[in-house]
Amino acid sequence: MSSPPLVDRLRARNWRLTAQRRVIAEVMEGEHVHLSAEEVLQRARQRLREVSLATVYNTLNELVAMGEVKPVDAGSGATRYDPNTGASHHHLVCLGCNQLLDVYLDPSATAIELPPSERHGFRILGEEILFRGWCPSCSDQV
Amino acid sequence: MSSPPLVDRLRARNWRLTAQRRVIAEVMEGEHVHLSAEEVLQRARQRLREVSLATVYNTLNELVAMGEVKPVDAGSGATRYDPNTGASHHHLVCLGCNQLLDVYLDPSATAIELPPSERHGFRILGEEILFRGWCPSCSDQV
DNA sequence: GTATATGCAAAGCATTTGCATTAAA
DNA sequence: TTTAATGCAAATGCTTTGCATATAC
Repeated sequence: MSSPPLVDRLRARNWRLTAQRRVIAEVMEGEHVHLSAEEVLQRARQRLREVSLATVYNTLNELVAMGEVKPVDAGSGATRYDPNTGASHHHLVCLGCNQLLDVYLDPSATAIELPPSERHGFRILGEEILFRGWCPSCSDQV
Repeated sequence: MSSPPLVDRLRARNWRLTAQRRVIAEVMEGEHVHLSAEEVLQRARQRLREVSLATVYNTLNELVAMGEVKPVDAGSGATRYDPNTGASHHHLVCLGCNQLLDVYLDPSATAIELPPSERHGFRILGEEILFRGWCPSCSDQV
């Protein structure tokens, strides 16, 4: 059910494990993590002072290439990185404060397959659903 | 069924109609238009030499604010702008060449409502579905 | 005539890159 | 020892902004 920690999976891939990569991977551990590169940097620095933003980007890009992390682009601003690649889920974003939450749809209801007539000859690899709305506290302020 | 041309709808809103805004609106007329700001500029300039990129951005942002155009962020690079706000549809993007196509799902199958238990107290305004895959010609090249 | 749009050039962010230095294996 | 990662600073790409000028109404 639950997979081994990210750091262990990375070690198993023979990924060259530097101190920087280790702390970044530790920051990216978890189920509801949706951090921007800048936020990853801040948290990584709490564990290890010598981490640079360039290394955060390099590392996140590699994790994305490996399929260990998924970039989430909800418009407005910076890409956020989601380490939850196992369980199929989607996202809910607040139009006010931009916060990003995971949402889980009933897989039976989520038969969101593109009918062949709408595939335009593409080899479909996946789909992303983004719900937009106002979170409770932003709703109040409007 | 089909709404009046964009330019007419804008006039009806008492939108100050400059030459630049008119040509930009003309470029944004249509059902399967997914242009970036830069592309809008190029096409607008074919009709009117004195249009600047700043004006294109200003105008597109206003059209978005009015709800006449929807920004589509498919990752990698520039936002594209979609004037098809009437018919509910979704998007298919090629991982290779980045081309963006409209796809129409059967509305009955598209009962993609977020169950209350997954709404986190949000007032949901809408949802976007993005399918990713390889288009025929990019498939061949891999 | 007055409020508002335009265009330019500069500024702002997010992200990438080149290259000398450093560290993992 | 060799190969690859780091960090800095500069460069890039997209988008926004300030302000003087021009224009729709």
